[in-house]
Amino acid sequence: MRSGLFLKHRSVRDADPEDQRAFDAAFTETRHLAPRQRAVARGEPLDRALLLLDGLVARVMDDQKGERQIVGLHVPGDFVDLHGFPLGYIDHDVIAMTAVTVAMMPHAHLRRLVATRPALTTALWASTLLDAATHREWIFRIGRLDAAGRISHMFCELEARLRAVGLSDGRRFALALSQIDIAQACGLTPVHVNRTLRSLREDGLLLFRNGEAELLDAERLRQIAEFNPLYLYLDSASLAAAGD
Amino acid sequence: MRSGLFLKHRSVRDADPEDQRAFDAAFTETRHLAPRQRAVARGEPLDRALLLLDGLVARVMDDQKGERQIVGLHVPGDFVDLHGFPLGYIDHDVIAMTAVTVAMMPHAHLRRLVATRPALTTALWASTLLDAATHREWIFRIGRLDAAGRISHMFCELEARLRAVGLSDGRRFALALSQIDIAQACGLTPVHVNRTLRSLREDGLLLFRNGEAELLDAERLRQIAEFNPLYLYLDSASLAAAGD
DNA sequence: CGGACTCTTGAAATTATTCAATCGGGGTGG
DNA sequence: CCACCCCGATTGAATAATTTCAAGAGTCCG
Repeated sequence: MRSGLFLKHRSVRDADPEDQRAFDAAFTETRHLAPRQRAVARGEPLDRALLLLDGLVARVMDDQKGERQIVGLHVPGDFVDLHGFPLGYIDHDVIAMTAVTVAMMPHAHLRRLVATRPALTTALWASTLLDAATHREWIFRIGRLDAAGRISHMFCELEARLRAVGLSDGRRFALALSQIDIAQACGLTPVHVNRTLRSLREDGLLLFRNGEAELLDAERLRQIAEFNPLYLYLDSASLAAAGD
Repeated sequence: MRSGLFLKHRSVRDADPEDQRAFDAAFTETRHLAPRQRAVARGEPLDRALLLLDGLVARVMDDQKGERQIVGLHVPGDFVDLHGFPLGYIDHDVIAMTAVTVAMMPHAHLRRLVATRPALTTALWASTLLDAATHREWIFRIGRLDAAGRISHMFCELEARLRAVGLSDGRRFALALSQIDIAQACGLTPVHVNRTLRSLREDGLLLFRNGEAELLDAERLRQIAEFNPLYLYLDSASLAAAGD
């Protein structure tokens, strides 16, 4: 079980080995999803939570004209619908952006953990609050940054989060998203994303092509993005590496 | 103690009277803050959570040029920094927008509740996830709506939330915010907020003046805001009233 | 090979920002 | 008590950022 990715390199990780065992034991089956397949539907009553083991997943909200806003992105080690445990359902759709593997934890098991393992409960709770912190940062990103800043910020964040789970070397990483996806996440049009990516590339800041990203000048990129990884609640070692 | 406002008219409220008593007993003192006073500083280690009893509070993030993005607004009955309990600190500032009264719950008491009261723990957890759901809706608001839509959405949301705690009659409500505050919440400039408010007023949709808001045509307002209160997790009675 | 989808670029239109100036109310010091 | 000052609200004009519309090129897949 790759559940060891959960809260990996996050400062709020639960260190108790007993809790770790109880956590691992609470998963039942593993499931695979195809790219663009919906994992969770908005409003649907939920009885299990999904931990992402492999692939990329997005939280999405569609407007009346069918235009989509991506309101969250998830990397391996993230629960994608744990919010549905205390709330009963979630208010948005969750879809696989790539081929995806998830592990299932029934709400019944979660209830048992909450009733018996306070430290683990707090860690699970904290993991959902990392989502909230990331949402806040996205509000800042979209509300206060221009196109170059938003896109830079998105890549800085994904690099840091992927690195925390061993999926980036600090410079290059696989990222199977289209420019359309980036537009939907950054509140921009695909056309403008395209132009802005070209400009970032020509300025020697960022390369994004064929599902692979490379931070050519991470320092300047973080500057444009006003990126400060405090909101990721990384452990001290990772925080230093994130260049804060 | 007005802690009865907590999760009032929300579907995730904890109904157990024992839990209610334990909840009320976990508060210590009550404190008052002046308008614009900072309640919680970003990164500061926290040892208590604050429940807002009276007034308006904002979660804010400032960019490098000192421009401010409001990433959350809170009404009475909301915890304003409960995220700091599982996380240890919060990643943003919390400031009073008006004169404010808060009740303090020490983290030590919260730890005891988490260790002994699973249903209450889940309700506290859920309350922080309502914040996350609201954050997501704000991402959608700023990412996909134009100025009129953003502002309309903000007023629809505040009306619904204030009504849930008895501070709106469904049409008029006190809202001690400036146009500058609205701009900082909606990712717009104050000038453009002013023009857009004028246009909404001239179209007979929304009146906002002297700290008082009135939804002149709630139906059309919800339409241009694409407002759907599902994300507020209101109880069924309130949801019907919110016009969904 | 055809079709669907993404990427790319140009040009025009629109939305929002910036700069600048005025107005008005509330509070303060003389 | 009143002139003055500060801040928010308001409006106009110019500018900048982003979107929209349109079209062509590249790529993958059946």
